[in-house]
Amino acid sequence: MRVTLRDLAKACGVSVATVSYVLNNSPRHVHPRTRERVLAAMRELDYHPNAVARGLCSKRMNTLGVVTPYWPAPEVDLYFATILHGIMVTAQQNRQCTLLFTHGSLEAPMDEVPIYLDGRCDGLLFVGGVVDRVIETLKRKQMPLVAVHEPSSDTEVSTIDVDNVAAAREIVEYLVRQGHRRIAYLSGETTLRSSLQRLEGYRQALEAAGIPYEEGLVWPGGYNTPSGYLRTIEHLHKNRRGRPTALFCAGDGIAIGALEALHELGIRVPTEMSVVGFDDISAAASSHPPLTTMRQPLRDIGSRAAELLLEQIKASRWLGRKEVMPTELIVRDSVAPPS
Amino acid sequence: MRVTLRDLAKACGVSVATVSYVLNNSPRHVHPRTRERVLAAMRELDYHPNAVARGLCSKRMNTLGVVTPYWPAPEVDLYFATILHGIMVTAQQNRQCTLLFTHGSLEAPMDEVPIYLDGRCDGLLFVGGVVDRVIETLKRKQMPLVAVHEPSSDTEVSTIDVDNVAAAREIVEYLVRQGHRRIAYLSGETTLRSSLQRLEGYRQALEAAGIPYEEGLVWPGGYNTPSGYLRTIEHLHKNRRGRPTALFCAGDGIAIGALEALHELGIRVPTEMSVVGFDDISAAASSHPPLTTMRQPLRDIGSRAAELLLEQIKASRWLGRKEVMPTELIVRDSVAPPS
DNA sequence: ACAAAAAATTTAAACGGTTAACCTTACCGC
DNA sequence: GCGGTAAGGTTAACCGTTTAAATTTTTTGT
Repeated sequence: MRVTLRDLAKACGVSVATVSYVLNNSPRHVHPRTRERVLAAMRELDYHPNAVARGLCSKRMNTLGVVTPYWPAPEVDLYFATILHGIMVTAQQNRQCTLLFTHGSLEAPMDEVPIYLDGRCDGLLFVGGVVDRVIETLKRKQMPLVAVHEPSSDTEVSTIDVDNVAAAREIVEYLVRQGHRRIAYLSGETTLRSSLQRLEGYRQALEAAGIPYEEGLVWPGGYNTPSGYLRTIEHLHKNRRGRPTALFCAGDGIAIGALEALHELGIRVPTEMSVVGFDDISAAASSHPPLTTMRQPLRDIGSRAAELLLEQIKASRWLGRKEVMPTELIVRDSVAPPS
Repeated sequence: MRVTLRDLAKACGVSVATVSYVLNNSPRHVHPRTRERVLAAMRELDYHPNAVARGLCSKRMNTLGVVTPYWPAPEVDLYFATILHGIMVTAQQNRQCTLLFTHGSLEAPMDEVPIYLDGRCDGLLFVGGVVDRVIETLKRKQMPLVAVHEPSSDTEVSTIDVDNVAAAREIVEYLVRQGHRRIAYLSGETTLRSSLQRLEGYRQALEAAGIPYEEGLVWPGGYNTPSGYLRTIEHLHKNRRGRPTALFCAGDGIAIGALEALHELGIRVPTEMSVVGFDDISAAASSHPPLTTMRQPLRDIGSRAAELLLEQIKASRWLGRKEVMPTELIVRDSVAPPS
């Protein structure tokens, strides 16, 4: 049925070891004549080495696991898809496979530790929403991992992220410079630290500008378009009094929902209401109007995360790298001075 | 270091076989007392069974491979993401892992057969762009596979698709009923059969309506937003004479690019130009104006594809299922009678 | 021509599980 | 007392590779 090393060995009249050495281009000396014979037999018999058996011996499957709670919720998929793109490009360059795990929800616990430790991947990339308890378990086994976009207080955990506080401060300062003083914050899930850190940046910017922080201008919710839509409707359709002049959305998905809602409410953007997002997913450029947002280099973040992981796999221990990627304010047409 | 069955066996004073039977809840009789002792030891020693070793014995890795040329090009990712969602949900329900392969381009050949046959996955889902030569190779090994959205003439290959000809005919007939007689077709990659089949439907509809087919109204290109944008600019910015009154785009990505171009050219949709897409990716509902399109049940297609694959894996042979999923015309605001 | 060194190849023990086949006991009916 | 059967457990081969160590063959130096 399946062609194995043994079959090849028999066909060539050599031992399996020799075939294996040829297969791996091992530094061991194999006579060129023998090598040729073996290679010919491989072609002849249409041999495909078994990665599972190899993995068992070498304890390397050349596979990176990607774990995310989001996927594949269409609301946020451009965010995740872009990161995954970066991951996969780097993975493939390094001849690694990519194994995808998801929980379909930001709420669901990522408790399926067994599968993370069953040897099928050499390391894990957590994209958002890592649970500390899981980290703890994986640490005990020194399972290589990198937490993307979810900072960990543990100094031994490798993480990659942007400076959310500074970036949020910067974008809110930009709004303030445009003359806004009543700015609402549409948060992401409060279980995610990114959302809290962006809130912190928002507060810092307000404080620096001498604008009092108002509880009522923080609209909690999730990082998705429907949530942005609903929150905007809810807070704006009633009274006009106390209405903000600008919306700072914790993610572009939220902002896109907000834009839809504003359109429906007949509130014009940016003349009557300014809107800013965060991430610069590809949909942000083609929204109406095009969205001013804080760009994260999502693709690079994915690539770099994969590199960090590979580094740890090679070192076979946790290295506790803390990588901070740059952000960039992308000015489009969704912000104007308040009327 | 790593806890193995042997360690457990030693700890409990039983043989590895017994431990294995307990682990697998085997029908073999194991004394409840022994079972308890073993289970306790598993917890105690924090044992995690090694999936790779298991895979080697059982020749089942409980892993589905997803192969796609697209991924993760942001232009088309909503299409692929949605299918992948369907796949993953079904995979996880059946306790299967999902392994992702990509080639990043519709042009690149999917020649890496070795990796498909190295035992790390039990079956393959090809999403778009299967190369016949690859199929041929995989057939020889009876590697279970399902081709999504890429019909194969081989009756033994399982495929899942929509009736592209009928669906294209339907949407073009709809345009004709609105009064359009000059309808351009913005194709997808001509290497993809879906694009050719949609062209066929377009021709049939024209013929049925007694409208002559014009070579010059078929604008070739790829299934992505930039391509839709560029083609629209190119064909419309020059002369107004001979201009179509409606654009039939082979995919929503193309249509979204066309909408952007029309906006830039100052051509109003739908009053001056009607636009229809195909697929109904989630972005289609929030384009400006919202896009009239032919919905494919992408999520269901993914789910069903996974089911077909699992069925074949169980049967351990090719079943040659040909599944056709329904389409549905979604009328939004991008079509109006020609002025 | 012969020992020593270098090259080519083989042997055999892993890697961490599964599972068919076999071995003990213990219990049952007659 | 004896054959039969079922429960509980063990032995050992096997899955398809890798790789250190041993062995054989060839080459080289003198």
